[in-house]
Amino acid sequence: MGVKERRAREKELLRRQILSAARKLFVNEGYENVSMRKIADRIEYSPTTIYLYFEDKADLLDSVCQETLLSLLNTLEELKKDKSDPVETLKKSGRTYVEFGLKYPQDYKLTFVIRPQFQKGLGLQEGSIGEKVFDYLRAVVSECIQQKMFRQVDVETTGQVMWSAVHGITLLLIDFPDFPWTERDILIDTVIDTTIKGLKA
Amino acid sequence: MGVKERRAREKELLRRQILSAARKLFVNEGYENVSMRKIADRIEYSPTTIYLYFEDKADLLDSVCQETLLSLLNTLEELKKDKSDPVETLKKSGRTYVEFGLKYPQDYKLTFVIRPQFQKGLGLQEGSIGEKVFDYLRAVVSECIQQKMFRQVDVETTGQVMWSAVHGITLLLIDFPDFPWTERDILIDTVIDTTIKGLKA
DNA sequence: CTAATATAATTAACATTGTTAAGTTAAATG
DNA sequence: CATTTAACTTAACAATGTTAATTATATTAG
Repeated sequence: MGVKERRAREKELLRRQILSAARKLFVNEGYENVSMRKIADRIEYSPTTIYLYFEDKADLLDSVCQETLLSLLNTLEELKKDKSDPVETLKKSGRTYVEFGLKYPQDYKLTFVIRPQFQKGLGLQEGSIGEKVFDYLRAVVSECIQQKMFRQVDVETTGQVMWSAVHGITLLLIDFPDFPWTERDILIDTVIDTTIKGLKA
Repeated sequence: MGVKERRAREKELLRRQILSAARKLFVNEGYENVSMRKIADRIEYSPTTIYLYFEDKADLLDSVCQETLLSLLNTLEELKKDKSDPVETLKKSGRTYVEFGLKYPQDYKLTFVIRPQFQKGLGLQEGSIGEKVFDYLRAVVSECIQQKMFRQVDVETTGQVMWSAVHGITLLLIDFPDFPWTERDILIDTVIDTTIKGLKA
């Protein structure tokens, strides 16, 4: 009676195919420029089939983003394993965070800009990946303060300042790609280093 | 022969009507959820009339944002008149910038988040208001460096770091109003002070 | 093996979108 | 009054997200 299981497996497979095709298209052409029909073409199914697997286009983007955010969280968690210098960990985390945003701008904006707008009433969604990412940041910052590397101020405030910095530069670089920025890597480093210097004891 | 002038005045009037209706709708319902027909309904003209006054929907958004930027610029220019302490001016400018964003959150997002998404190639436009706003920031920062208050680094980079900080905190406060932030005014000040401290000599 | 049933996928259609081209009305000019 | 010019509208197009109705396919029951 493994027929149900096989069917479920097949469904899951097609679901992943859709997700994968959608991700590629969203990343390459931008969410607004991707139609359901275009995705359907890619996987060689009719457009309406997608609706058997996802609520609507927004839900599809949503699912794509969940996956990518999870990968960000995993990448960050890796960094925390090195417990030698928390300030260095924080720097690296900042860089990783910004680089992630630049690599998946759609995902980043959806999670940290677009969704909150339609998700009023909550901060970051309870138990969401986004919330976990901030939990991570809080932990690293807390370590910095405990080791007296940072001025003894509120942990929350310190974390929020750090978040502001990386959030700001990430969005600016995403949204104004043609602005005459300083060389990208230098700018990102300067933002992070300046903030950390300002936070130090 | 004041007929030409009257006609021009009438044209300008309708232009402003369109702009005003568009702003209200964009702010209340979001750019994507506003159709040209909806705007047309509001002003009681046919949809195509709008195209006699604006290139397309993006251009309309563009013009709405220009207005917002102009109002921000005017608010900022007031501050520069006090030439005693450039660092203090920079602090005040930062606060003013953030407060502006919080006072008109939808307009801010429209200008600094939504518009870039739909109007690629931004940030280079010669003589645009957006450029002038950054020119303002650049000037204040430059003054700080000249008076040896800031580390002698690139003026551009320094300005961009400052912009990142205020942009970041502004958007976070707008988008996550229910996040357990530190007391708002303290947080904003901390963000600005931390950044400036990090930039100091 | 066949008929009934459940599931998966498709076709056709709808309402709405931004935008263009052609047509119409009204006003200003000679 | 006739003609030109400007302002505005109507009609239409192609593309979009999405729904309802329909067909095909595979599983189960008798």
